[in-house]
Amino acid sequence: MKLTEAKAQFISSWGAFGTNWGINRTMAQIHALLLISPNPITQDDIMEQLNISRGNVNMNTRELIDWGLVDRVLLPGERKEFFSAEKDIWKVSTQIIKERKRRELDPMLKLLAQLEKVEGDKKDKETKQFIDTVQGIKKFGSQADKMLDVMIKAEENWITGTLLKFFK
Amino acid sequence: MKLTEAKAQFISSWGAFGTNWGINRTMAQIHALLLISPNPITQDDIMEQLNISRGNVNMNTRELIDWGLVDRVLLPGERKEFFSAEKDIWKVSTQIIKERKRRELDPMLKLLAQLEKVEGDKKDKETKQFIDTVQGIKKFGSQADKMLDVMIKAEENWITGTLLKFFK
DNA sequence: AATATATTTCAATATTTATTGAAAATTCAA
DNA sequence: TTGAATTTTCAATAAATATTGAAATATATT
Repeated sequence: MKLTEAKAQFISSWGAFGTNWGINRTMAQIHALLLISPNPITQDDIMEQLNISRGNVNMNTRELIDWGLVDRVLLPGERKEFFSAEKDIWKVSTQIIKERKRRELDPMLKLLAQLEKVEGDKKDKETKQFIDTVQGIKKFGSQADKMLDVMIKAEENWITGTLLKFFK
Repeated sequence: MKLTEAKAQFISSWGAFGTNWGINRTMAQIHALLLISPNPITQDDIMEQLNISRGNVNMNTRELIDWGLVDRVLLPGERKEFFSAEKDIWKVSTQIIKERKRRELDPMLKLLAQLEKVEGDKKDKETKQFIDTVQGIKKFGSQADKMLDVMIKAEENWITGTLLKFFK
């Protein structure tokens, strides 16, 4: 396979993959493009390569910056802004975990803690099942939360170097 | 908080949560409703409780069954079908992991293995960055794959019982 | 300060995705 | 069988989400 074709394939698949995870197609594609670009590139480069509008590039690069996955780069002597993605996949992953934890898991656990305190008699079947479900999810969520904290702090080779060996 | 309000809150949040993960709102809400229902319930029950059409219930329950999260239940003497969700959150999670792995991670790894073999000289900066990126993701993906296999086979108390203690 | 260049915003529009509901198919009971 | 009850399908429609593009704003250059 030729490089041009492989690149197109990668960008397109990464975009499709992203949509399965609640990430908008274009944002994932821009990320993919930046991941395989050895040097920082401009808005216009992205517009041209992905055939999308300036506004779209602007919104989605901002979003990627918010997620801590992309940086604005100012090159000396250049008028335009450039964009560059973190290339280390381990760092990319821990960053995504960190953000999703903060944006979703933490608020969910807070809500479950509220719902757990629902009024009512545990002898009532409906009430019991509700409380059991909420507590079950909360317990699982807290455990996942702790595990993810460990992962975020861990070294790149944590999984292979330590975890998997431990389970051999 | 009253049970009725708490239930509504739970269903609605679970739906919103799902959309962040590429799961359609209604499917997540039906799942939530089934999780807190002590007994199996019918299409009509779901239609009524969530205020949605029969077709919608039908499609989304089928999807939940496909994911292995919900079962059709036939009650003796009853004409209608009933639905019931797996209540054990650990089982629910491992089932979701298993399915997403099969549907997304495995094909992605297969694709990356293809892209890795791209024609071209590694001395070319563009080619090198492409290969490095693809290999990086593939390596990370395979490790994640192995870790998830361990999780799927593990016991409910794996995280707290073993993993977290190990990292104390 | 005027001009050129670059970036951001956001209402309008297009696209994608979800939902409805009624017809068709299936299942069960008499 | 026949007919009633139930489930499924899917074209039409609605709702949600993403994208455009041009005007407004900001930034740099002369």
